[in-house]
Amino acid sequence: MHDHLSQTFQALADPTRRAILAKLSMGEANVSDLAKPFLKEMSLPAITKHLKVLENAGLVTKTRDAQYRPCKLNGAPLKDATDWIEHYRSFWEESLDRLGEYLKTVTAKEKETTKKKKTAKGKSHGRKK
Amino acid sequence: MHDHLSQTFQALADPTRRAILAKLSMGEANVSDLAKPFLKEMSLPAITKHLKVLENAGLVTKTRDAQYRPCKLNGAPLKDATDWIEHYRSFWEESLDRLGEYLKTVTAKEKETTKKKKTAKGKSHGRKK
DNA sequence: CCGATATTTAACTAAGTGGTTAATTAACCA
DNA sequence: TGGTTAATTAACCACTTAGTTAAATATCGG
Repeated sequence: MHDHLSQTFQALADPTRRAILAKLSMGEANVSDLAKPFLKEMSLPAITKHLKVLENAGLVTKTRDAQYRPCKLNGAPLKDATDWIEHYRSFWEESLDRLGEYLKTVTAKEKETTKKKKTAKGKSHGRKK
Repeated sequence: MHDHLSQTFQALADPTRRAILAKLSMGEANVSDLAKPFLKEMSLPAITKHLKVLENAGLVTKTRDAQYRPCKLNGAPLKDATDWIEHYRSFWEESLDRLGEYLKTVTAKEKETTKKKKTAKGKSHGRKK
């Protein structure tokens, strides 16, 4: 929890916070501007807290302009996050790696069964929640 | 927290879980193999729980082999995660602070309307700096 | 100064997380 | 069969998170 990467992923693990970042990617915005799309679902202090999480993760920088707090997105921490994930790219690209042969066999079988009949359901991996 | 992307980021927001994925990237391993590096720091049930989080996020698949539970890494959810982050790449490339203002004007050419929004808001009360 | 706007802080709650120890299930092997 | 190994489940605990409402702080504008 203390390490930088965990903090970044933790900050991203919430749809409201990701939506705030999305909004900030279109330009600077102050708190109430950012809050507006969410005020039907949650209160302003809730947004303040989300912003604090993003700020602590270094993803957002808040400045001062009169009563306003213009926020801007800082993408730097995202670089470390994406660098970490990138290390695993071969595991979603089906390329041959140490597990390549095994994985390829499994996925090939799965594709074959899906292909068999158009009526097959498809996306489920048989995992339960 | 129900959405897939949040679940993925949440699963990645822990150094133990990321270490488990790192180990799994080197090949299949059963639970006690995965637990071994951590048994000085935490108990086996703790690892079981971490694995459950990874499993629920779809990042790990557990199979059965006698008493053993061989686990394998499934990278598919990482694709969505990295796709989301990739959308923000421009925010960490060229992110030198001193050039920030200049770059902002460069990016502003395609978001002119967004930039006006903030000014318009302030103008409604004749706000000045 | 007063009143409005913007934002934060405080205090509280419900639920989630990450860990524990002890007990349980399940499969192997001699 | 009984003992050992592998892993999970149960019950519990401390801490964090995500939200609330209400009050406080700060700045502007007349």
